Amino acid sequence: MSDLLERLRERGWRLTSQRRVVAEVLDGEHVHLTADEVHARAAERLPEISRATVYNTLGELVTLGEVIEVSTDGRAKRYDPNAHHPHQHLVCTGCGAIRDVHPLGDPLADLPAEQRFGFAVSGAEVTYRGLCPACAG
Amino acid sequence: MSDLLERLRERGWRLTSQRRVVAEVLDGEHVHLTADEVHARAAERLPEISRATVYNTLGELVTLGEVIEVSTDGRAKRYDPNAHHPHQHLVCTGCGAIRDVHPLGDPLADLPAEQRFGFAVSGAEVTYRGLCPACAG
DNA sequence: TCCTACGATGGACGGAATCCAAGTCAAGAA
DNA sequence: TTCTTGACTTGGATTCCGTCCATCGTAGGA
Repeated sequence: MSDLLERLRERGWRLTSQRRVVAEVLDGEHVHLTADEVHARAAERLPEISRATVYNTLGELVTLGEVIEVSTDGRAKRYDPNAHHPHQHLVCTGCGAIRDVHPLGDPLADLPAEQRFGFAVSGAEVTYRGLCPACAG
Repeated sequence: MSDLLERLRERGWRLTSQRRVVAEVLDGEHVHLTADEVHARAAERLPEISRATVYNTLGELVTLGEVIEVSTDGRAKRYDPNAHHPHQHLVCTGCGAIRDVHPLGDPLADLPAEQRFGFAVSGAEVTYRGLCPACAG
């Protein structure tokens, strides 16, 4: 966490209280929060923080590669602070719960050159779907 | 195509001109259209078709498994008529262009039991990302 | 041909995210 | 320490995407 703030300062970030609080919220809970949830938790510590600032800060963290944007359904994007540990996501088709998972192998290796159509392929995201134990009842 | 209309009729669909036009638009171009693009193309043939009807029909086609809903960015969902041929997607990080691709192997096989956390995993979607030849310039 | 339940309509509505002009403040300069 | 300035924040308006709903229309069976 202090690592994150350090890295941000090194990249020329102005360390405002708003940015600090957003970064702390993300670091505090390794879950997948929506922008509004981040805003709500941030507002507990800094009541007047605006939604626009939360969106701005999240966007900057994504650009810097410190946070990953996840959109597993058509609804609000979620923000995953676990950006430095490659992983994929397992999503419950019932309740929408998300778990980080670590599949074997590298999905990129499964895409042969003739299936790349000249693209400079740089990454792959895998979303596994299924019913979680709670929803399977 | 006529196959599709046949299948729909067999499932008790009332064959309205609106549904016919939407189905024909999807079948006509094997690209990944947004709902608004489907509406625009449908309106060329049936000017008074409403957006609500296009959304309804697309939703029904998805439920019936005739069309797949794809959301590769946080923007509008896209509709993929190629539902009967399993495939994944390759998305240009520059212009957003989408290609169907066929990777080797089965992503489900790469998720070991201890990484399933009790979920009844039923499927996996893979999104490859990279710059397309045009955007790479 | 007539009936009627299913489907279409379009305008209002809602959630998510972005935009913008005005105000504020972090942090380097003096 | 204070000053200065451009980067940052604010919140309300706006856009985009999609859904809802009351009303109207019509496909297709009787």
